[in-house]
Amino acid sequence: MQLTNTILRLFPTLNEATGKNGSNILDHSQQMTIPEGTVIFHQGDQCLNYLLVISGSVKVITRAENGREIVLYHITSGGSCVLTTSCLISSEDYPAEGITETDVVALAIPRPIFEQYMGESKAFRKQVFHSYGDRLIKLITLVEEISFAKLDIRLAKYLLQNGSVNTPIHTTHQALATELGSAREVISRQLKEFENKGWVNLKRGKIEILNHDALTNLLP
Amino acid sequence: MQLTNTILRLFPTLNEATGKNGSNILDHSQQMTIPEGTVIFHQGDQCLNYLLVISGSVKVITRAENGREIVLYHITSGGSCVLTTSCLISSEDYPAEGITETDVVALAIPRPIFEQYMGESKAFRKQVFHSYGDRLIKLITLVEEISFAKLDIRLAKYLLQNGSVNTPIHTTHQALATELGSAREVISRQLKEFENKGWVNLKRGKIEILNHDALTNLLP
DNA sequence: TAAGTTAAGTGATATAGTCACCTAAAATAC
DNA sequence: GTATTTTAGGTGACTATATCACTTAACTTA
Repeated sequence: MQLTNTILRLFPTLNEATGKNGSNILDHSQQMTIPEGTVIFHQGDQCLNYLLVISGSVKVITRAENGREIVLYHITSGGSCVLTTSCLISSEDYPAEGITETDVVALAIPRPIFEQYMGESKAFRKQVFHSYGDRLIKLITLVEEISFAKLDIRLAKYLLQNGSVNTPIHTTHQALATELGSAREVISRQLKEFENKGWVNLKRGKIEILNHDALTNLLP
Repeated sequence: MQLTNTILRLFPTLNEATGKNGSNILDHSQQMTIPEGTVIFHQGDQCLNYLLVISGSVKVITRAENGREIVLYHITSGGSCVLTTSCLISSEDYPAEGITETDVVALAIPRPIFEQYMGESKAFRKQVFHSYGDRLIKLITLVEEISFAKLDIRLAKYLLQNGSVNTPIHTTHQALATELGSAREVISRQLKEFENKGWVNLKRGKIEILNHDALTNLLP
């Protein structure tokens, strides 16, 4: 089956994720399609499945009382949601919220199956742990960036990672502020500065990169 | 043995952490004492053991190029070092550094034993996972605080958590800055403001809380 | 006691976040 | 199609935090 091949390409260890009776974990998990903009979990939720993202993207954010948000990380093709896993294990409440940024195809592994294979398959354990380590490192890197890096540099980095001279970025200043944990006004001013220097071109909902090198020179 | 009792009180699940042959994980792990100020791992290290802290405290920090530091979290009695675990599994480099803040007694579980019991003992898995979830939640909370909370509030919170009217806090402004991811001068000024309001009393290396209620009222 | 070291204080300046409000573009209602 | 509403973006004034360069004070050690 085509989908199974895709899954195995994304999660190669699942091929070896077989239990005592020789059955594969894929036989017990369910594929699902989630439309863009769906909140797949939020602060205070319980969770019933371990999710592997096959295609699309999920953003995990945390929110302050005053409404300000920051993106903790994105889960894209080949990633899994360790926050739900964390709750699968410790049954604690989520300190964050997950929202699909695009239509997402995911594989849902029910809690009992998850626990069974965690015991029976070394390959599956490896996959889950790797995922955890990944998130920890991403979060630590985020803490570093928020604490130490200047905003113009972080913004330039984002622009370079998400667009190029011929592929403009379709986003709003507010979304950028959330992505970088800043405020809209600050992003607007910084972008305006880039525009004044001739590095970008700003349209409503769109940012065109004009001078790739200048932005690159900003990075450390 | 007294120590084993202490360990089992701190890590109750280890009691059930028995392998296929009935032997307990404690039989294969080694107790060690680490003096204060020891760097137990740093950025770019490999790691060979899973560490459980029996007594004392380890701080995990990350450092910017310009030398500024921030404390990611502390590992105290009953905690374990998931960053080393993460490396045990994924063999990636540490994005952080661990330093003992006091003399530390720890239990070191060698990598092969760790992996063996992860497969064989559900209780041990649960313990390790709980530890992971804990750190993730701590890190997410840290991101929230750095991004959204004001410094006076974070400082007041720290003071209240680490001292009281009759138990002064022995620390430097620099250490506080690292703890809160800020700069020494900023902490000094904020503390001076608290002092001017009569809430604290500042001595070199010591902070006395004078007005517990006023500090508490600052918190949300 | 003198010299060295570490902790803390200070003023000037730069960067970032907040608040209140405004204008412009796009979407929708009529 | 025009009017209304919604959403994106702009702006000034102000506050909070960070940085830099330097000073002063307290403790430590020779």
